[in-house]
Amino acid sequence: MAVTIKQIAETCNISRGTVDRVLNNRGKVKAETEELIRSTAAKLGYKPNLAGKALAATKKNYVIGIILISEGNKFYDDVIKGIGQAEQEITDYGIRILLKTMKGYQVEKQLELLDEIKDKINFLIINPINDDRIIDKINQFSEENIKVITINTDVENSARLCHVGCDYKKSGETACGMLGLLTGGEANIGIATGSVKILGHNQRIIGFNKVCREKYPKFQVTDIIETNDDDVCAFIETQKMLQKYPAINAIYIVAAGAYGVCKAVTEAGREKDIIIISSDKTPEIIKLLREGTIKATICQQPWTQGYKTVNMAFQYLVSSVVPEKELHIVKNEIKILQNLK
Amino acid sequence: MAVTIKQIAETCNISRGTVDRVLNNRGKVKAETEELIRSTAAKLGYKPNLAGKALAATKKNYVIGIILISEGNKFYDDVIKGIGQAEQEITDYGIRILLKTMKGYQVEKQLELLDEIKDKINFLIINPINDDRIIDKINQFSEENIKVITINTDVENSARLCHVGCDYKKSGETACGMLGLLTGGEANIGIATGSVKILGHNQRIIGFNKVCREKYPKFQVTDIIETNDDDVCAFIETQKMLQKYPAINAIYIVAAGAYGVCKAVTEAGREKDIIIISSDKTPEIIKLLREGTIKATICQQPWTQGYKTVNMAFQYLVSSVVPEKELHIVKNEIKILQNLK
DNA sequence: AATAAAAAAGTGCTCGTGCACATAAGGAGG
DNA sequence: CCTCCTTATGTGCACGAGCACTTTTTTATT
Repeated sequence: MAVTIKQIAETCNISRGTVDRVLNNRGKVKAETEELIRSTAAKLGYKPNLAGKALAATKKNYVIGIILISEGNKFYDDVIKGIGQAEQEITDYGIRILLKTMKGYQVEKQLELLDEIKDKINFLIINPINDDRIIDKINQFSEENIKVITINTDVENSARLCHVGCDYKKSGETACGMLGLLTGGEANIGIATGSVKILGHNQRIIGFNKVCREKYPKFQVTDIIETNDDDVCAFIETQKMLQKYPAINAIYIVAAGAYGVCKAVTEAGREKDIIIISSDKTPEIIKLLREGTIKATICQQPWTQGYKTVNMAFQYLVSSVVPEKELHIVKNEIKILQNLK
Repeated sequence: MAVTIKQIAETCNISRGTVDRVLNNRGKVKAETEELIRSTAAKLGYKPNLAGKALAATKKNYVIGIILISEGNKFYDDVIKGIGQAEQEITDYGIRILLKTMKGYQVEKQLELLDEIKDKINFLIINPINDDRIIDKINQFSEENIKVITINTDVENSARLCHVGCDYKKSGETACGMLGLLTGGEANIGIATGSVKILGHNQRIIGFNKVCREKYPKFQVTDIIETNDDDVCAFIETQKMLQKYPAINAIYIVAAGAYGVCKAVTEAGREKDIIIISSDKTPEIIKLLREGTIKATICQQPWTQGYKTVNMAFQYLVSSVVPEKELHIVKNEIKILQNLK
């Protein structure tokens, strides 16, 4: 039989209200009474009943605001599906979601969206652009009691509660480990990244190089090209790379542009002798896996990222559960043709 | 603003009680009234508030009983961790868990446990032995309104609500696909299974063979040995196999006994030229991955199996959500050294 | 038409928490 | 000793659903 506030009140010979004030740190309680209540709560092993909390919370009509730079980026499709699942579950508790999407890293646009939803929401989930004005805005929200969680991209030096995302470095490590297994530990490698300016891309390369160094001394990274997350650019750059370095027999695709890279490889008639490994699981990449052009891809649980983040917001609003600052890093998953679904 | 029973009652000019009776199929309502209520509920988009339901349910002191054949089987360690996480969450709603474990496939023992917990529980999660007496017992529980979900092993022809487990066939397919990538599609393969009598083991082999046939015509399965899920036995049988078929250069470990298999391979000095792939992620297998003896392992989300199952029981008890009969099959995950954690 | 029985509909309390408001106790100043 | 003010504590209702119990309406029987 679970312990309730009423039971604590009775064992202390005191009213529910006072116990409630102590347990929710709402002050106005004599020091010794507080001490008594805290100790008996601990002794009886009090755990608040979430149903009660959630029911009381319905009065408040909470809304969780979400801003994603997701337009034109297939990766976010699954993130949004995860958000949708969580939404279904939390609307059962009377909490709603307000999702705004945008395209590209435009600071002005993101600031605009932030201003637009500010007075409509009680919590913010954002895929932030790393810019001082955005950081200021996050801090401002936080001070006005709209707490913030960042998703997929982070701004560490802000007042966000925590960050939910992936360990890009580990992702690169896994990619290299997988390539090690696929090649027998000997390969001449080309890396196709989106842009060397983007943190996540760099981190993946750092992880990749780490495993190269420590585990596969016969791996040689011959060239790194920038695709600008664009297939046309990826195609041209890959063509150049293959011409310049015909010895390359393995490619690690760090970000978008997989189709362009693969097209260049296929047109050069080298799809049989170049082993390609990629990131994420977009429809495009699934197709390339089916065709056998890409051998494996490293995913970062996009669905789980969306689902977990909304759930954390819910927990915060309903039961003031403050998430740990770290530890919300999703696993990296290896996908091959046979376990796509 | 979410729709409540009260709102439906008001728009119909009728009392809450009647609406409640209709929505919970408790009868004693005139046909036309029922029709009116159902249509307005649909029109307004009524979704019951879970917090309210859960709060009302606390009165009932629900207990979920769990019986697992987990002793001495490391696979279940993570299943139990998942159960533990779900337990933490649902005790917040005043629902408790009663876990009983047993060792080995002893029908008598399992029947005993079932009788022992029967009058203490409101829901049963069981890892059943495929035996008629167990099926009868499950049906009996179900009739007496203690609904049942099977986990990891199933008894299809019983009155269980659903089964949570993995797709063993898909697991075998993934293993074969991975081996295809690791060997370049050409290999002489030995399979080490637990017992040909166990359904899950067979299914994995069937899936493995399917991909062999369809995708890797140069794969040849030369031998299948039975380890009895025992390392000593696995060691001896593997030794025999390697002596008899020295051409074998790949091994698929279907079930337990990985340590024994690997020991035989290592002692024969063949760990460099035999590629081993295994199932599950026990501490023993992690060690073998670290040492490089095993190249990859195919897991079946044990944590998720435990977590999800308890959650489904919770949903059933609190909001009468009957799970779909199928569709509770966890994904199979490829793990290599670099993405173990 | 009167009465009993059955069917249908309505009422009020419970679950645990949160919070506004009401009340009580204690202390300072006149 | 009374008033005023501060601090401490108690009370009652709300949240949404469930269910026992009561009341009203309808139907059947004489």
